[in-house]
Amino acid sequence: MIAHIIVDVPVSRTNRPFDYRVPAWLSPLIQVGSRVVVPFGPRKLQGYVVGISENTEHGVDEDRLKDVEQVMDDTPPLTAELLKMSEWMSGQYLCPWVTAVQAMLPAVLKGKAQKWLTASDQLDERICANSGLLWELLRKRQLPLAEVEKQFPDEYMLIPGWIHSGLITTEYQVKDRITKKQQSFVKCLLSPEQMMEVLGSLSARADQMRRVLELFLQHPADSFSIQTMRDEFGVNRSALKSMEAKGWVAIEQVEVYRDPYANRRFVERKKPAFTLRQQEVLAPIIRSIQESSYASFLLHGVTGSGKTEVYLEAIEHTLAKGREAIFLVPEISLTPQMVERFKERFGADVAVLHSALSQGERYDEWRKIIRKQVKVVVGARSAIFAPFQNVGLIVIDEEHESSYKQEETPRYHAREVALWRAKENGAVLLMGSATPALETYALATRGRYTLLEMPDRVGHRPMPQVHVVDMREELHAENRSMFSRLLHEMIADRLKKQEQMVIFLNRRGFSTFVMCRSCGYTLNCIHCDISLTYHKSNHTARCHYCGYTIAQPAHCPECQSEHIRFFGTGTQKVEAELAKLFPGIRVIRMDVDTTSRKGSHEELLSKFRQGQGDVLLGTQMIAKGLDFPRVTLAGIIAADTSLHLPDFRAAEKTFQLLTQVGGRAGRHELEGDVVIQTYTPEHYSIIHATRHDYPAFYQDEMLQRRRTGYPPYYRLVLITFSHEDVPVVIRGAHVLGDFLRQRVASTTILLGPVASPIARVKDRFRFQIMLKYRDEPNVTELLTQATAAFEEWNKQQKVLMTIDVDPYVLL
DNA sequence: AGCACGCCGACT
DNA sequence: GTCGGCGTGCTC
Repeated sequence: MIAHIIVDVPVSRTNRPFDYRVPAWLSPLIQVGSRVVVPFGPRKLQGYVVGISENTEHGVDEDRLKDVEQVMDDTPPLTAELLKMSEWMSGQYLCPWVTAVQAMLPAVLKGKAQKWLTASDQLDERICANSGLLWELLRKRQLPLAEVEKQFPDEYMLIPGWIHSGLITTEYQVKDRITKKQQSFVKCLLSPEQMMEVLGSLSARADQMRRVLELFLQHPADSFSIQTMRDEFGVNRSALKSMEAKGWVAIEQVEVYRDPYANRRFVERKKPAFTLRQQEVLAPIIRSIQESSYASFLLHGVTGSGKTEVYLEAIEHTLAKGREAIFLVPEISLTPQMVERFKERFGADVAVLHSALSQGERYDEWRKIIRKQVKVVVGARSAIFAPFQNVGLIVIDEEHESSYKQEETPRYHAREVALWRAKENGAVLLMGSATPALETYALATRGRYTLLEMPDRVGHRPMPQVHVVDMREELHAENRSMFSRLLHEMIADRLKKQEQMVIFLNRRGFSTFVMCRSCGYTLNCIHCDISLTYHKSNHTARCHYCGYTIAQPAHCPECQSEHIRFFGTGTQKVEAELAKLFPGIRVIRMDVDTTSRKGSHEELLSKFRQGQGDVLLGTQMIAKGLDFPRVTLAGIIAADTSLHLPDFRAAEKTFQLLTQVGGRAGRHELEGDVVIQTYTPEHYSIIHATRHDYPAFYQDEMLQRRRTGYPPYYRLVLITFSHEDVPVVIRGAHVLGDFLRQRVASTTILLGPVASPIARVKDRFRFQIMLKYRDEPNVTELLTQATAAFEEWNKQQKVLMTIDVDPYVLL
């Protein structure tokens, strides 16, 4: 039996399966998709079985093959579908196959190979007497090399000699980081008759023991955790221990799932009646679910139109059909509110995967999925890899969100992976947004997705009234405050009426850089070509790319002036201004500083919900998904800071942001107002946002994209090169650029090589090539060839190259 | 990627 | 003569 295995060496040279013999004792355990340990050259590595057959397939005689050393799990963590999907991703996103596989598995399964030192039999107390390292080794038998290096740095160079003389040996071990949570459970060993007997003979003082026995008399077959015994029956551990000693009960360790929601009670909520519009959009979705064949929908519904109810109903129909559902949400909106809604509706059938979980908790949720103990997964981007076997529905909420794009290898887009998975499984793909991505809407208008519209809010609640304030006029009217007169007035009004407000600070593209007011000198990173950002908490200036940090200088390093300040409006500054203008105002501020602690995000929101604050003040993180009945005003400070970024999606992102924030106001009985403060009120993204007119924005923006040659008219591939030496990186970029230029279609545009917008990061110079194409059917094939040619040249160099297919970040 | 092997310069 | 620098090549 021969296993074809990809190993954990994510470089193109080793990006292919290697053949291994399967020893007889492992053959019952090994399967396609198994995680294994194999010898690879002089080391030992983790690998994944991608095929099993009777013969070798990769050019080596069978008798020269090495043996698979270990199979790591009793059930393979990769299903056949995931394996196929990872192979597709590797081609689509030009990443090593094993990297795609790793992206699908919880972090604890990514085993790292470690070198260990082992004591041989020759080692004795006499030899070890004057070496701390050998003494330690004699005691423990084995030590990881990395630890030895730290603990005994001065003996480190003696190791090769000891190995040579046979005192110690080295060995590789692959260890994953799996930890399973254990809990003690108590069960009764006595028959009911025996219990009665014991109860009768029990001392009058043995109160706790009596309670335990009475409990077991009522539930003879059950077992109870030690916690339950303590918390609910007032029986402490020592009483149970002595009962164990008498042989009445047994205490055993049972593996339990970490459940972050264990202490919460979820009340089932009644389904609201559907509006006519909801019924209309649901009809074709449900029909497709019933047919169990591939279909895709774009649900374009304004904020407050009741999209979530449509999703939940679709999921319910999928479960009724005996199939499973994946629900994707943007990282930022995986709020407790959202989770609650799912737990209320689907109870224990839901697994939740979000970034706040510890690695262990994440692994436990993942195991519930692979063991078929849940039917629904709610999660951010990577939840698209949930190891279900029979996916019937994939929902992508806020489909336009950029967090669905992974910004490191594999640089996949969850929407694209979802589309593949839906087609593969004959499943329904349902994408929803109030402001769909241009690419998605364009495909929907061309019939690739069925377009479903929900133009009205539930209950015919009006869209909020949107007011645009031209901040230039405010300045002319001598108002230098960050609040316009209108916003000021409305805040005062809401305070009087005791209604709540959301104030949103647009921080996109608004960095807090440090500049000297006297000579214009800005603080820059010495390793990267970008300015340092100011951090108030510890009074430092820090580089976002490499972490280089200096203390905020008191004097300008150039001209010695004292007038060196940080620029940019922070939430703290807005909070201070609010306090000054409206004495006694209660502000709940949400930003990185106030939400860094685990659970603090949730805490702040629930405080606001309970009315302990008048204003919820924050950045991006308060823009989405929040639904508070008493909020009747949304204020947007500096709406257009995100408009002037060197990003072809700047207008789109601004429109989305304004629409989303505007959607926070007046969602319930009370009507809402939105105030947008801007210096460019004439910009089409702002005009259309005030009128809630997505189609008009779409038309205008499509004209721009056509004019400038950007998606959806052109598709992009960004190839970035980096190296310490400018001439080397330029040569590398040209090797690849020339290869492509000779082969691309005449309609394809090749830009570069040019220096990247951020030309240096971590002391490496960066150059890039941008490929813009419309009719290039074999782009991935072409890029694969180009990569091979580049690798051939790169053998002598060490130029790093990354390929980003359909990039979001162009820096 | 890691690691071994191998071929040249500066030391005991 | 050997120790160790890092270029080159391979991993079933």
